[in-house]
Amino acid sequence: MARTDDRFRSAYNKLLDICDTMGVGDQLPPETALADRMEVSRTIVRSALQKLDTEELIQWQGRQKTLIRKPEKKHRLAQADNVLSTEELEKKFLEWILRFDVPEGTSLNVAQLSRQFGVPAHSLQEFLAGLSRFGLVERRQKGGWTLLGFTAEFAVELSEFRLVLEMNAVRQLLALPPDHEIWLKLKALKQEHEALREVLETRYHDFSMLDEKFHMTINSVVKNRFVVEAQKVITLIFHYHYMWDKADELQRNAAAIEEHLSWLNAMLAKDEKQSEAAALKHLRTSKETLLSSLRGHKLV
Amino acid sequence: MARTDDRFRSAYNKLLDICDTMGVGDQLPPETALADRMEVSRTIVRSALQKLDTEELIQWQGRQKTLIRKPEKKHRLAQADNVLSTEELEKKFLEWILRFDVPEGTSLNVAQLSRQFGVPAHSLQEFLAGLSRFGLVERRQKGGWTLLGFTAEFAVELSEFRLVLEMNAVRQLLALPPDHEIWLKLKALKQEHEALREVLETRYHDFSMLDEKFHMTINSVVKNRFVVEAQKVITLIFHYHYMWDKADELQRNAAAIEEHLSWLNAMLAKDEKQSEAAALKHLRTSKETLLSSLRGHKLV
DNA sequence: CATATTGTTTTTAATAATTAAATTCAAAAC
DNA sequence: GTTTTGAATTTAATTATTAAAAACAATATG
Repeated sequence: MARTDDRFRSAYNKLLDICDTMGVGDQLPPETALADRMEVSRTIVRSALQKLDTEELIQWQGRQKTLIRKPEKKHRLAQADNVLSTEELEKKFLEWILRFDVPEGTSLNVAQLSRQFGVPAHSLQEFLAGLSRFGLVERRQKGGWTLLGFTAEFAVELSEFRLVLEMNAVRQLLALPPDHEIWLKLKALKQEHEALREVLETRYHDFSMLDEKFHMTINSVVKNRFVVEAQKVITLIFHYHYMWDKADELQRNAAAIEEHLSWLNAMLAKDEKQSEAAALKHLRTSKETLLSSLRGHKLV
Repeated sequence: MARTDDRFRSAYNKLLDICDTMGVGDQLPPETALADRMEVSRTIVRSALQKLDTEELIQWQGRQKTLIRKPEKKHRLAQADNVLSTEELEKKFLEWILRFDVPEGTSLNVAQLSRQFGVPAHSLQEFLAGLSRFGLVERRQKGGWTLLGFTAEFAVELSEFRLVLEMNAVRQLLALPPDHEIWLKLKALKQEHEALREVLETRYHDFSMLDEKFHMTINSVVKNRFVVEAQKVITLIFHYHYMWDKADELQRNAAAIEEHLSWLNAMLAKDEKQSEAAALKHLRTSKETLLSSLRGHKLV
């Protein structure tokens, strides 16, 4: 079979659900209405109706689509277990690179990776093409792809890019009016940080989530598709690095909380100079952390 | 035929070139050496050698690969006219969008576009996957792609992103030591601008090139793969817009030259405040130009 | 005997072919 | 005249096929 009839199967099952809400003898809606409702083409609707007719669940003649009897469980078609979404693939891929320290220059094997991640080779191809726009992979002359790698250089550049974007976010944030929702969010963040600080000894694992929330809140004031896309990748990579670097986690997180709090206080006080200084300090610490985790990792 | 033997053909011709540099009776280098030299696999080298043997250009027996006679023009294999590179495809694609004002939400037809641009559907697929990372296109549920479009919103966001990146470049540039090559480049740029100003009435078309050179020089101080990638797209889009927007070109370019010159002078004087102010002023003018050209275009 | 080189097999990737699904166009029913 | 259906055409996801790469084994050479 050339392409899967997955779409047909899910549509057919949806159609059974629709029949289920109707009474015996009722008329099914027109094909176009069904197509709209189920978000598929009329072609699928028609083949599904055909099958309903064959199964003698409806009687179909021209515009008459009469429900003869209610569908039962046995009528449902088996669905292929849904494949990974792009986001899930992205996560799996980065996790793999970071967990196994896949070195720079490794040639990426689409056939093997698609088996490994359980996605069609086609999807992987597309995914890698996307990553190449971020300079993480590169097309090889002889076909296939090369991992340009998560080197120290990459980390530095990523951190610096993050710094540029986030400093810009801070400047934009401080220009927002006092009744903007951001100020309430910042206050709430401050409280969350203080709360976590109290119980950090036992719950220091929770910081990773809070860290992400913190940075995402600040960045949320920038409404720009390029910035948003770039930040997605930045967040992912920082996130996964924190996951693998468990050394001195308590101490690191304690320091980070203090840095976040100074930053938050400066912004709440609308002190531009101090906000920028606090931001700079924290972002530089993050960069160092990322770099050292990379070094530690490479030595294992 | 499943895949083209283009690689074989070009390798075979290269091998003819190599034979041409040798004398009759000489020995060809080992397969591995040839593969390295021609940047193909040994498989291709061997099939090429096979053909040379069949054509009675060499006598091949184990390690003996003796040149019997010099290859002639008739021996060369016809090459498929080379397809577009990614950069060329990118240019063609943007040109198409801007020239025909392809509206937001247009569904992009890979089959048709691949015919239109003369590239394999495969390449186009990959290209679109890359663009989706910049939020220019999006995958549709029912398959295929949607153009998210070159709307005013897009232009604003692109301009603002450009502003963020270029202001950062200015700050980094000003921190460079006096013996850095950038200062000489800036001086040269200043002269070029002054020269063009003198003859602008007749040569105002030349400004587009100079503009690109100017921005690229400033951005060149930022060594960051993310910034570089982002800037590629920015440059392309600004470039193509200038191409189509011919209204008031002389006047616009005259104004832009003055803005560039104030900016250059401020940087050469290493005046941080004034450099940033001049940069801001010019980048905002650019944004307005882009926006108004978009409006003018849409009204046609 | 160690290494360089070749011969052979296996695996991978690019493209054509195939089939599901979407879209378009024409005809029929209301 | 509009809505709905029927049929034909086009498109896109996936498989199959072939070119090329890579891996492995065998052999020749110094």
